Amino acid sequence: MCLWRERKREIVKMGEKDDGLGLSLSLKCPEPENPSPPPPPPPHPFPLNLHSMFQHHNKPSLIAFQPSPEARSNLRGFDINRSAAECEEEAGVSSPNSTISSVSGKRNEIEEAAERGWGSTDGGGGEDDDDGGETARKKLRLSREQSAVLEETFKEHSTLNPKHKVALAKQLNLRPRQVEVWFQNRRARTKLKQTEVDCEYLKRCCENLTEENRRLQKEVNELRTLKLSPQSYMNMNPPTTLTMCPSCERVAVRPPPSSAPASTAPPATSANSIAGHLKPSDPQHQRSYAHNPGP
DNA sequence: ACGTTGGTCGTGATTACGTCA
DNA sequence: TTTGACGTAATCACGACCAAC
Repeated sequence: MCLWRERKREIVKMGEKDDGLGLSLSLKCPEPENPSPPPPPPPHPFPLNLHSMFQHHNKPSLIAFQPSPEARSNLRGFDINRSAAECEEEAGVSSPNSTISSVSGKRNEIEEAAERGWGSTDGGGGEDDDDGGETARKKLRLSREQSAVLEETFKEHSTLNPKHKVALAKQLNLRPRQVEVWFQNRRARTKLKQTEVDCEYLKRCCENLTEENRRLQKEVNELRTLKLSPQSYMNMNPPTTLTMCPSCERVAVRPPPSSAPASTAPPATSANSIAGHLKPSDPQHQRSYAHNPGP
């Protein structure tokens, strides 16, 4: 399950820069013109629509959460660290060790070893060379098959009940504690990646909103300039957008009565509009503004 | 071309702490 | 109130990979 690194290599090859977070996120900005709303908060803390996220580079994408044929985990060694204290947890689940940690380095050798069947934790009868009585922990590497099963299980349920945990451990020839730890780490790292993806998405949204705000400010300034120029202002078309009643915040059914001749109807500044506004209870007001049922 | 080395990253494991029945 | 199980967050430790030399 090293596809993050694989993906990073791809990105580097494509000339893209790493995000500096040590993450191989393939984040592309959503369409600026039509920013889709942020993903709704998932019912589950870990929205695991990861397969689909992977396949679309125009979406915030988690790089990999699934083992793939390219995953090198199948090529790597596999140690099992077992202390006497840990063994008490096994309760009948034997996990004989087969370690190939000594073959680190030459990749071809590792590949050959993997093809010869190394790196598996099947009870192949490898002798315990983990510590020879020491309790120093060694880092194990789950086999591709084990990772695949764990991934599949995780896709179904990100948490395990004790019975399922023991069954899974037995199936994978692991200790229940190992399965438990794997799920803990998986949840944590999935959440972390999702957080980073969300963060990136929100950053994009913020940029878009900033840009829109800048544009609207510019528009406001232009309108103010027009307003200061009476000649231009008189020739303006009546507003075609909806008008909201400032007192009751209802939307006007029709544009304000500004169709009167300019010579007789002074420009209805916002101050005039508010000052001369009819009470909401006034029938004329009710004709002008849609009366939605209040909250 | 090949070996060494330091940095980076993925990931298994541990520890501390919070929550809840 | 106490306790044990279980969760998350932070961190450590190890091994693989890669680029620079």
